[in-house]
Amino acid sequence: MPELPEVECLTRAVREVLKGGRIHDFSLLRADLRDPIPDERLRRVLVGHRIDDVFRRSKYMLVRTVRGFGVFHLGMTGNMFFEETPKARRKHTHAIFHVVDGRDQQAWLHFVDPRRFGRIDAVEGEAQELGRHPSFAELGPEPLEAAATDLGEHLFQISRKRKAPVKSFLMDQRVVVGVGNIYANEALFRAGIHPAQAAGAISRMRFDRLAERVRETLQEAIAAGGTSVNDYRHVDGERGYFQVKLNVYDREGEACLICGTRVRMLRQSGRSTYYCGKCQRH
DNA sequence: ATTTTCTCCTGCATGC
DNA sequence: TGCATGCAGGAGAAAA
Repeated sequence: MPELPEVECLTRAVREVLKGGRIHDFSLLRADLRDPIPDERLRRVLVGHRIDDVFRRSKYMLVRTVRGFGVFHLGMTGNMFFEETPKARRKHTHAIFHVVDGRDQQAWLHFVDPRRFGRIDAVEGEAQELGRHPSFAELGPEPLEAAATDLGEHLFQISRKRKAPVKSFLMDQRVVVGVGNIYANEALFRAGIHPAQAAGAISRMRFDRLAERVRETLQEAIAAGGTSVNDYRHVDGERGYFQVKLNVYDREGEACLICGTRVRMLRQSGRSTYYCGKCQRH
C-alpha cells in the first residue's frame, strides 16, 4: 500500500537516474490499468525530451519535461524497478521505459502492478494545466510542507461541524494528502485520539498534536524507506514498510506496545481501523 | 454538502 | 491437495 513515504522514496530513487536524462522510448504491455493509458500523449510528453525533474505530489510521482508531465500512481500494489535489460520481466509488468541517464547510461524502468489499481497518465502543458487536472484540482495541502501548527490549524478549521470520524477525515485527500490507511492508524495512535471520534468535535490543541504526529510518522517512514533505495538497480518501495515499527496496524488482538491492552479492530467505510481503546480516547 | 458504498483487480490466507 | 471464499484498499464515481 504505497502511501506518501513510499511514493517519496520511489520518486527520489527515480529522480536520481532520470533527472537530466531522457526517455528514449517506451512500450506498453497492456492498454489500461485502472484507466486507459494515453499512449500517444504520453509519447508526446515523455519521449525524446530532457527530464527536467521528477517530483511527488500527494501519492503521485510526476516526471516533467518541456512538454508537460508524466503522471504515475501506484494504486495498491504498484511499484517501479530499474532493470538491467528490457527483457528481465517480473510478472505483472505493464510498461517499460527505456531510459538514458545524464551520463549516457542505459536503464529500463519497469512499471509493475499486480492488481492494476495504479495509473499512468500524461498532462500536456505547464504547472497550471497540471493543477486543473481532475486528479490534482482538489488535493489538500502537503503535510510535510507546512509547519505542524499550520497543519493543525487547517485541520481544525475545515473540520468544524463535520461528523465524519476523524480517521476517514484524515484519509480524505481533499483534507490533507498522502495519509492512507496504515499511517492514519499509526498517527491517531501516536496522538492518542480515538479513530471513531467526530472530526468536528476535536479541539484545536488535539489537532495540533495530531498534525505533529502525522508529520512525525511520515518522516520516520521516509527515513526508514530511504535507506533501502540507494542503489537504483534495487528500487524496492515495499521494503520500507517493514523497517517502521507499527504500533497498531494489522495487530488486532495483540498487546498494545504501550499499555498491553489488546489492539482492537473496527471497520470504517469499508476500511480496517486498528486502535488501542485505552491509549486512544474521545 | 457531506458521507458511504461500489468498483476495479490479483494474491494470499483460511476453511472444508 | 484442491477448490471456494473472503479480504486487502487508493481513489473516483455513484448513490444515499
